[in-house]
Amino acid sequence: MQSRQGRQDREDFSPGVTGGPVAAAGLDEMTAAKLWGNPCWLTYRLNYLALRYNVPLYNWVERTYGLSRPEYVVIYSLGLKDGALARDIANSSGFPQNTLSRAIQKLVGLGLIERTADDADRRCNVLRLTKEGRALFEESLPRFVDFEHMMLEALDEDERKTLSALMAKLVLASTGWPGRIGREESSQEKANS
Amino acid sequence: MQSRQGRQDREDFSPGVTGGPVAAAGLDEMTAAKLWGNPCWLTYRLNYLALRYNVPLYNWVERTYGLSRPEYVVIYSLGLKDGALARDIANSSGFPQNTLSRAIQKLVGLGLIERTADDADRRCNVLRLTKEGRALFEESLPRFVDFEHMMLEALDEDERKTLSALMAKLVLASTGWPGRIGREESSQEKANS
DNA sequence: ATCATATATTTCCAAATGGAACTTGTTTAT
DNA sequence: ATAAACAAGTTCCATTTGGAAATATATGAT
Repeated sequence: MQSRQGRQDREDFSPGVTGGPVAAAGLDEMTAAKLWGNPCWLTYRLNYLALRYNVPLYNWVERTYGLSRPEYVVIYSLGLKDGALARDIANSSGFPQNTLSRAIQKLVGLGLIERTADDADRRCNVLRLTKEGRALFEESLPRFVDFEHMMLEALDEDERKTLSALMAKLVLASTGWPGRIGREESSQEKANS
Repeated sequence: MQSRQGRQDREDFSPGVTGGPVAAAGLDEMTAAKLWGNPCWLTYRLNYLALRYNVPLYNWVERTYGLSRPEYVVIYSLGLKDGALARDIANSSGFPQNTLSRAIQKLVGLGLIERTADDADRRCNVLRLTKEGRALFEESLPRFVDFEHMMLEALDEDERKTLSALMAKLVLASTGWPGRIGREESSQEKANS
């Protein structure tokens, strides 16, 4: 019973996934190839799932509050940990400092956060949500939580615990991963416009 | 034995993760808050892990080949599934069509891919790697695979299978998730520039 | 004390980005 | 058969982005 349905003559790189989903319902062939025929199955699925979350939610934030993704990330970050520095938000979010600097300026102007110089170290600006900023955080948070709960509906409670634990293991190991890869030149020409 | 170490008076949102990693070695307080004190534990960990992979690798691609992320994504996509359309790459990668259109033009100019009109449907341009393009793909792929393997070193073989299966479940369920969230206005003012 | 080094943040600016309009070609409805 | 609707891809252009330099402050070495 050979399927012709786009199945590749390629080893299956997905450990623990039986053949079933290859002829995936609702997924185009290239997405299927990236999901099931990709030696980097983990990182593609990470990016894919992150995207399926980020796009609708940050789009909703933009339409609802007129805030860009980095701007909302500042709000969310302070919602979880108030009184932090721009640097902390940069490190934990991956947005560059200058992008966050602009976001912070705009949020201060909107009265959603306040920025006070730290007297102990005058380079540092301590950031806090204002009452309005916290109201926005608390109003918007349920959308994010609900969407995540919807994503997790596919798993039962045990599976959620297992997934949480496995991802936590990866995150804890991540402090040992390089933030940059060695800089030697390749045999290919460097091809710039 | 109460720790003062930045632990919040906040419920622990991470199912299946014991208290240990809260005082996480090598993670700053805000990252720890986002990882262990975040109601959206899944999606933050997805984004966090994706970032720890994307940043060093696409940075390496840029330095080594002078290709931007969307440009390399085209190469990688065709490496996995040759003879696809720009649309397929857009759908499977999340990059907008126009960004990919420019990337494709540059890659054609560099001789790394070729673009031929489909006679059956003349709107469509079938994309294929050239010999040089495939060489670049095959030379660069091991970097990506090696990095992913390094990420997975934290897990044993059973755990990898479990993680793969759980993420596959989420991906298969994702066809039912909305790509956009309802557009009603909020009680907050719309705060633009 | 002084100077080099490191850090937090901001500013500058060339380049990338992406929404929207446009072009070309195909499908569907009447 | 014709027109509306749809789809792939490109172009336009105002905005965003992020690397690098600049600024201000702090730390460490001599």
